[in-house]
Amino acid sequence: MSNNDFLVRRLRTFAPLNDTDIAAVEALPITKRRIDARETIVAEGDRINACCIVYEGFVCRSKTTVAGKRQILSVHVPGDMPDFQSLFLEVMDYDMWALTDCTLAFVPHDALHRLVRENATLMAVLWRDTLVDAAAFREWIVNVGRRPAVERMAHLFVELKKKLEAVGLAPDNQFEFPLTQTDIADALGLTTVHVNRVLKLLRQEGIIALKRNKLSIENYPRLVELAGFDELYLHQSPDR
Amino acid sequence: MSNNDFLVRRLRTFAPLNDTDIAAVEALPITKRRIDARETIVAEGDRINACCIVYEGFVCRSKTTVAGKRQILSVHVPGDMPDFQSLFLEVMDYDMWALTDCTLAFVPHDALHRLVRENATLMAVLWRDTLVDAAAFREWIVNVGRRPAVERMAHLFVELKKKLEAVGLAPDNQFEFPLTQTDIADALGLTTVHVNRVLKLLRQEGIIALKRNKLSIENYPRLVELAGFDELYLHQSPDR
DNA sequence: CGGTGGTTTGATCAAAATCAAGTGAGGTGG
DNA sequence: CCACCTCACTTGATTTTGATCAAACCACCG
Repeated sequence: MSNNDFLVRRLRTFAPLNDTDIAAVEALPITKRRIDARETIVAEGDRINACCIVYEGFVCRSKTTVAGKRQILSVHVPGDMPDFQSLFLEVMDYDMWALTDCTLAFVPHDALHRLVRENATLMAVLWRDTLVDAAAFREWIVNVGRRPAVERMAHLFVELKKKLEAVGLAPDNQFEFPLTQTDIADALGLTTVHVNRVLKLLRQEGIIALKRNKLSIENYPRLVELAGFDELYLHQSPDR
Repeated sequence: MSNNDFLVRRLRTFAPLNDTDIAAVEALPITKRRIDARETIVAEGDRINACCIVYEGFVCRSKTTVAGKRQILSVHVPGDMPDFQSLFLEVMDYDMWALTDCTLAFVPHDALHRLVRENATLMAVLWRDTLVDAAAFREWIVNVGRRPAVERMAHLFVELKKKLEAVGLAPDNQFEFPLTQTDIADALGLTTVHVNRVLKLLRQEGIIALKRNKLSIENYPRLVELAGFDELYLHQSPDR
């Protein structure tokens, strides 16, 4: 019963791991650290020497334009490795910060470099993970570029629901939703005021309820329909 | 003087390759194929068994929403590997098609799988390439989500200029720009009509000229300033 | 109990979309 | 070689979506 159990579990959802693979993952030196809500974990321009895995809580990534406008790029749930690309990209091109109080597990780059050189299965699994990450960005572009505000928000809700579901954190249609309305705005490329109005509409239609960082989806089929959600891009099943 | 020279040159921009590495790349079995402008190379939902490298011409990737709206995700220039992620993602989650007549080099997945298992340097270089690809998506999200139309278009122009420059295809401030106004609209999340007006404005200000798929940047500093362009995300230098 | 974020609402404005109608250039077939 | 067809581009008029500005309100917290 290793400390790295949660990581093994996550990686297994992508591909079968044998005993050697599991042993290799369990041998990884990880350090857990508590992070406060809103704390910056890494900032654009940083050079870092460890990757993190979300163990508990929510994390997100964002960039800020020269004009000072923030855009959220992704929201991460336990099991995600939101800065794995730092393994081969020397400088961070975005900020990563905690949406809630959370626990992160840090794995030094050199240990990971060794791992992916020595174990082809884990190389493939981890590489794949970074590619799934990229697939999510593609859908995020579509969302922000081509869907009207209501649909856009619906899409965000469904995406998060699917991701949480996959790690057992949204068994019913209710889950923790740690974004403020300002955060939602920054994720969707809208203003806070407009987010507030769209939210009001979704509530009035009886599609969702959102209170105190708790989102309940009251009419899931309708929400999925609104979002025009196609889960292909999540690549959640190993053969997709 | 191998057929795969262009690929070696490209990969070298990321990291120094030794003779073994170069030999390994040169041994890759590649097949070149001509593709017509507007032809679909791979479609969403496809399962493919080879990656392609753009040898000549322009290629782009896009997705289409359930509502039928198209969003262009990236534009690719010679040297790019726009579907390298198919190596580990079984199903394509986007369409890839030719903007111009072009020549693509195809490399079978199994040869690449072998290569990245046997050669750690090339694994790192190729993995990195897929991560740079993801970094471009992040900036694309910011562009579509948080920049007004004029700035947004300026950013697209500068990005393409930088990418072409890097492969020696835009030595001065003039280069082939193969997107129609409808394509630009789909890249920027705007309508064709609005693109036309923004273009008019940029022309009137003497910042660019665009005629017959030929873009000339008349006032580069101004364009860069408008775009709020920060090239960090391109990760073009090996230590960034 | 006052301060501080986050949320809500109203009024107004602006950017971009939509609708509608040409123009213009290249390509093809009679 | 011209007529016409198609596709890209252009422009005007109007509407819509979402932004901006401004002011409360509310809940939690120290």
